[in-house]
Amino acid sequence: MARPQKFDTNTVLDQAMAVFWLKGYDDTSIQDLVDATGLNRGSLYNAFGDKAQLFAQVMEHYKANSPARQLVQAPEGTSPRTLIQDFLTALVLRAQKDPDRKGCLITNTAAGLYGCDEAMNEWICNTLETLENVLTKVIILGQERSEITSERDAQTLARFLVTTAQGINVIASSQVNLDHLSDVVDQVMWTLGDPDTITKPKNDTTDGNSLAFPSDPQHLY
Amino acid sequence: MARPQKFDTNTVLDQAMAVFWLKGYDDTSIQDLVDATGLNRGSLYNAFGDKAQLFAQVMEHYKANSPARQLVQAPEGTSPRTLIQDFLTALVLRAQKDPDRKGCLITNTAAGLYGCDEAMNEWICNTLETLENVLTKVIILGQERSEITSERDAQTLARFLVTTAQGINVIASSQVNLDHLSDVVDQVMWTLGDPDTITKPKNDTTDGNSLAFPSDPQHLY
DNA sequence: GTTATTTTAGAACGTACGTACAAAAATTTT
DNA sequence: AAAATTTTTGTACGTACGTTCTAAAATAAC
Repeated sequence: MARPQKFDTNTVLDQAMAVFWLKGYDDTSIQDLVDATGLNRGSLYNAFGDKAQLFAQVMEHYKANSPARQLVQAPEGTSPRTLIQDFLTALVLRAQKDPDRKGCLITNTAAGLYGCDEAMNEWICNTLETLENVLTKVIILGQERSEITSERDAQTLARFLVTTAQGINVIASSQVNLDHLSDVVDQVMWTLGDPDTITKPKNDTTDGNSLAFPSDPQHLY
Repeated sequence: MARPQKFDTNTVLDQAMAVFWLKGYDDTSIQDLVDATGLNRGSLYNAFGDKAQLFAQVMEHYKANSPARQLVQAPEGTSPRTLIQDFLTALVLRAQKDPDRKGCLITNTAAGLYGCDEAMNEWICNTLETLENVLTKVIILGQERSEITSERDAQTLARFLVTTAQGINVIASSQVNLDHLSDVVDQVMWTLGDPDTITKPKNDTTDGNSLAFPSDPQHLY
């Protein structure tokens, strides 16, 4: 009983995302979005609300297709250590393949957000915390399987990885030689422990698999 | 033979920096800068050029007073390991003390810069590369003094530290619980090696101090 | 004290932006 | 086929921005 939409919502979000990602929120005009999507101004406002609301939907769309997704959507038996390496490598490969050096839309927004939009800030915090929680679970599994060092607390390692990922994305946004990032991923994986030597110290005295990491890890500094 | 400036350039740059840092380049209007500095529009343009030129001078002013400065201005005998720890800790303390969660102006600009301003992009790359070079030197010194592990290439560790610092600044910009950042610094310092155990493997066969790190470090992954 | 020169002051300009509105087109249901 | 409803289309509006320009004020040199 009504005229149906001519456009596909996901396609339009993809097109809008491309613009926001390339130019940033402030430098993207409604006209840019009209040109990129092929929709009319009125159609855009009717379907997605104002600029901030559209951006929020674009962010959700971005997150749903971001490299972090593979952390939660990986097949059951995947090695935790490989999962982490693939995640970081995905960030680097994306950066190296992108001639526009757009970095990560979420990272860019987190760094460029200046307290004005409180709702978006909260969304970003939730996203970062979710990533931390997912990584914590993966690390605990990796520690149980002796793929990741148990000398360090899993949550500490997770926070470290979240921070490193943000740093990688910042470097990706700049024009610095991106070959550096492979070194960074190497270094981060090295930090998680040498898989060949992790097993040895764990099987000496007690059952290392029942408790993944010491309940009270000593901080060295 | 001419009327002298009524204002102090450094003070004005400080005031302009505060606005740019808080609101970001795009969201800062000339009127904001006029209000913050107390200068008239004409005086601003006369003294600093247009908005982009003023911002470039603000960035230089920021860099000259940034936490990274202590890396190059530290007294001669300072422990390299302490130098790095103090640098990272300074980023965290600044973040924890800042109710506005402004993060780092350079990081925010690097992440928010969208290819439009080529000169600024180049400036940021130079800044990041300089930081990497300084850190490399510090790390080499730390390796020579057995304060930092020699199992990893110094430049790799430097790139890793640069990336981590950027990540810390991104987290600082968000509203995430900043206690996490102390964990991250702990983890990063742990990555540089346990100072109590570094000395032992180095003094076994050859003179470990003449060559700081193996010329061809093996990558583990 | 006069002159030269620079800063200050405020207004004005042109542009670009986000948003709202009203008429036309289109399609499913009755 | 007609009616009802939503999308589409294009325009128009008000605002805010970066920049420029002209006149006035102020000070150092002569």
